[in-house]
Amino acid sequence: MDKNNRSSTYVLKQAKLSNTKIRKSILEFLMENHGPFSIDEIHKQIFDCDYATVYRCIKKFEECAIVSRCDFGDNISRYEYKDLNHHHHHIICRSCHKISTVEYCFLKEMEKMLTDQGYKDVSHALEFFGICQECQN
Amino acid sequence: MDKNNRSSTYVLKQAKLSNTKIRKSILEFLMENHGPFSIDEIHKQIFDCDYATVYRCIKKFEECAIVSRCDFGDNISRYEYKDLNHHHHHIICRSCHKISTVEYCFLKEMEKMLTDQGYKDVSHALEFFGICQECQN
DNA sequence: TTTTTTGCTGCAATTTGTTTGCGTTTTGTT
DNA sequence: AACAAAACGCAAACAAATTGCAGCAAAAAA
Repeated sequence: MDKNNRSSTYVLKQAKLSNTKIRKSILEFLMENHGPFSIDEIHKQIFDCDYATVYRCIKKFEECAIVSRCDFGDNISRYEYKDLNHHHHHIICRSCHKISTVEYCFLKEMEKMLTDQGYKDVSHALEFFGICQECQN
Repeated sequence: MDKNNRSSTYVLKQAKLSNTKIRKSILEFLMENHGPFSIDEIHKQIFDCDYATVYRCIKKFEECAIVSRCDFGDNISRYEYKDLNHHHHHIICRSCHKISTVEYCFLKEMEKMLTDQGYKDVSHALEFFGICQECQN
């Protein structure tokens, strides 16, 4: 367990999920790499693991709020580790599909308005789309 | 053409799309009804029209920025008419999946930051998730 | 209007992303 | 170590989305 209590094993235990080899691998991959990844990309990284297992693991992770799902409009679900200390969004180039992170976020205020209206456990998903500088040439 | 130049025919012409019976029907349905609709829901509304055609029309509409795509996390794409005079977002109940609109939006400022960084044609997609009051009982 | 061209549509088949059932293996617990 | 509960691999099933093609309707040209 690392000095920040942020090892994959710790996170799994915290979420009351059993600590299997594959879950550990998937979670480690997601924790060590930033971008959101498709099921396909995750599957490529994990040695000797079935697609169904990737789907099942990611679904569990999502239920436990360990990872969050991103939709970039291409009918491919992507997932990333939900680092609570590092809330951010994405900006995706409509041309090359490069993904960068958007660090700032004004949405906490909006969420507050919604809880004031009576909603509970409010969260949000936000993606930006644009044409990046390289693609403009 | 209505007094606001917002008839389906006008919008199609504006977008340089040919004005077929089906496209007109789909667009009219989307313009007259608020919520985002799945391909299935749209298909049900259009008389004597193939699924493939709905997909193709909606894809065209999306390319021309007439409609925008929403992702509510259930792997079903939903689409709604992009009324430029009525920019808004959604709040979806995680329990009953009821969709309400969120009228306010602070994101124009964020988009501006991104264009200042060099991105072009920036847009965004934002959904909120929460448990609505009815579901809390 | 008539002709020509362009592009939309229906149908059926296909591709692709995701889920499920089931027998076997692994994990956590006593 | 023994056992129950849960996870895994495999293959089949499912559902959303896409594609090829022949026929047809809409737009442009004559």
